[in-house]
Amino acid sequence: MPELPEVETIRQYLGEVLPGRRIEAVVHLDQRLVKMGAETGGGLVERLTGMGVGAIGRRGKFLWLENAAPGGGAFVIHLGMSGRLVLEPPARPRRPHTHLVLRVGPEELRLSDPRRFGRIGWLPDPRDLDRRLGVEPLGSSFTAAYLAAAWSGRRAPVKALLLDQRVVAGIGNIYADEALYRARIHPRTPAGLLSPPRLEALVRAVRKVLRDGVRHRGTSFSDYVDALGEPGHHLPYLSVYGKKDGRCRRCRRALVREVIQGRGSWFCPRCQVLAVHADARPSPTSAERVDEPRATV
DNA sequence: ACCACATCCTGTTAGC
DNA sequence: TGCTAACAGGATGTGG
Repeated sequence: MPELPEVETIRQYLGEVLPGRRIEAVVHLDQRLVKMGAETGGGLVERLTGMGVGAIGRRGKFLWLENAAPGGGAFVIHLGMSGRLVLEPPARPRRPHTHLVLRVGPEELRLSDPRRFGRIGWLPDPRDLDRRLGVEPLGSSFTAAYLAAAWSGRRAPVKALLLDQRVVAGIGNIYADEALYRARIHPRTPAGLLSPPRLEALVRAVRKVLRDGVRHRGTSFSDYVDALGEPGHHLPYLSVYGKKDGRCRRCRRALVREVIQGRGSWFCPRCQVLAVHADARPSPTSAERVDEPRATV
């Protein structure tokens, strides 16, 4: 599933090669993928045809090609969970479920998405996305204090709120589980009960796993490839996500998977504790509920 | 406001 | 072995 590191990897490559080119033709467009902006009923082809490509932007998991013309708007793409955006020669066979093909210079920019959870559209100003997206987790606004304020009084599991793009934009299921493992926080912990030190650990963990993901050009768990069609290299670095029959690399306990608010959640039931604030601790008798994890092994 | 769950969709996997 | 049913999840919408 393309999350921030995967989308950023795609952005970086497209940003190297696309600016200055022109969209010469919309070779193919499946209107069903147009779910954003005013052109859901039609008109995107006219917007795109002849567009000079400016900067390539990203916000959370959204990616866009800016129109180089002044005040020209932007073509926005979200890859959903099975979307691929690849720049390749026109002669190369198209993958099944290719819903968009743009001729840009000698190549085609192709979007394929079997599950069609992805979405595309035209936005007059990509900053409109700010209205529905929270802070960038790799930006300076993502702090423990910010999370404390955003999650104050919230009883929902921290796992669920990490996925809420209106608070923090770009974290998906894989990196959420990896960050919670790294911060030693049980995914069911009510978000509003996390102590400041735990929030600080979580912020650092989120930054770490996302940075590593970007450094490794993304995690290719199922569908993801970059804009060159190459898989990312981060999969071997995952600690918990998708580790069927896996063991915690810290304490050797068997990892577990539970469904939390409809999402599969992988974690170590020993290292990841219900890390609540000291004054919210239920009782000293429940050994699992301590503010800091016990020493392992 | 908040929380949990249904919805979309199809390739893959689990189970009979 | 071969079929069918359940599962996976990002964002959004609905109902409590």
